[in-house]
Amino acid sequence: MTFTLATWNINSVRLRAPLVCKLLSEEGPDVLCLQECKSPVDKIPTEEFAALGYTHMIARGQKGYNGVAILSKLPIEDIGAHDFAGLGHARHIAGRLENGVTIHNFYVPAGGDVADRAVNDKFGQKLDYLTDMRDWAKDGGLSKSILVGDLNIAPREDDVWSHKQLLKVVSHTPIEVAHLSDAMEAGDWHDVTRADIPEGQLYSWWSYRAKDWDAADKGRRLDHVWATGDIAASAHSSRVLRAARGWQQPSDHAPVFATFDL
DNA sequence: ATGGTTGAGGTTCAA
Repeated sequence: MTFTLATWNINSVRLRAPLVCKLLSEEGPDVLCLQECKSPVDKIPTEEFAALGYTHMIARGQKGYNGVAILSKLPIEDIGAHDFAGLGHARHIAGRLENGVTIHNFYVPAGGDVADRAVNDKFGQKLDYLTDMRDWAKDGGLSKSILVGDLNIAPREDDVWSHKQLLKVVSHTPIEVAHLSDAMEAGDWHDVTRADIPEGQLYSWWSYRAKDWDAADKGRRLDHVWATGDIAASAHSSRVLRAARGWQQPSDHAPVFATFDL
């Protein structure tokens, strides 16, 4: 069975419901994982998605901030959400498909502006969140699992427009990269996107603040698709739908796709 | 601890 999944930080699912519908109808992934829905679950426009065949949704939400959802053509069972680092935020949801594959959808804290937990609580919370992800993965004995989401870290030198200029910028600091790497190793997670696209600059986010995001191309790869070894061992392919960053009233993130031969 | 822009939900915070 071929299975296609996409992950997209939508930055308000209500404002951008038309863009979600555009993606679903033009690309037709089996599953779409959304982050930063910024909406209570009961205010997500599920009927619009159901009309396109996405009749299943599991989600966690809160008013104004955070929020994660999984839209699916296939039945998906809600298997719960973890409150990593005890923040009380809607940043994780997990679901299981009927073929036994588990999907974890994450929205890791952005971490504020200053990369020093002594003066910036948000940076400390981000590191704690990642440490908690590491311990959870280590204790979980994870298998047949896919982890996606806005992890708010661009780990590789070629995941950012300038490694040197971003070394002290939150999202690309060595301490964040080390924490992400620890979480990855603890869960036997494999970076599916970079296994499929090993060479060259690759981004999934471009700031709203650039005058011309496309021309400047000062992007970062903040959005990820990981899989446990059993799934990563089967055939897969990946792409970033960069064009979506140029759609009308866009999210600042582009969707990342992965297709698996399960 | 700049400036630039965006969204939600209220006159600011988070990203």
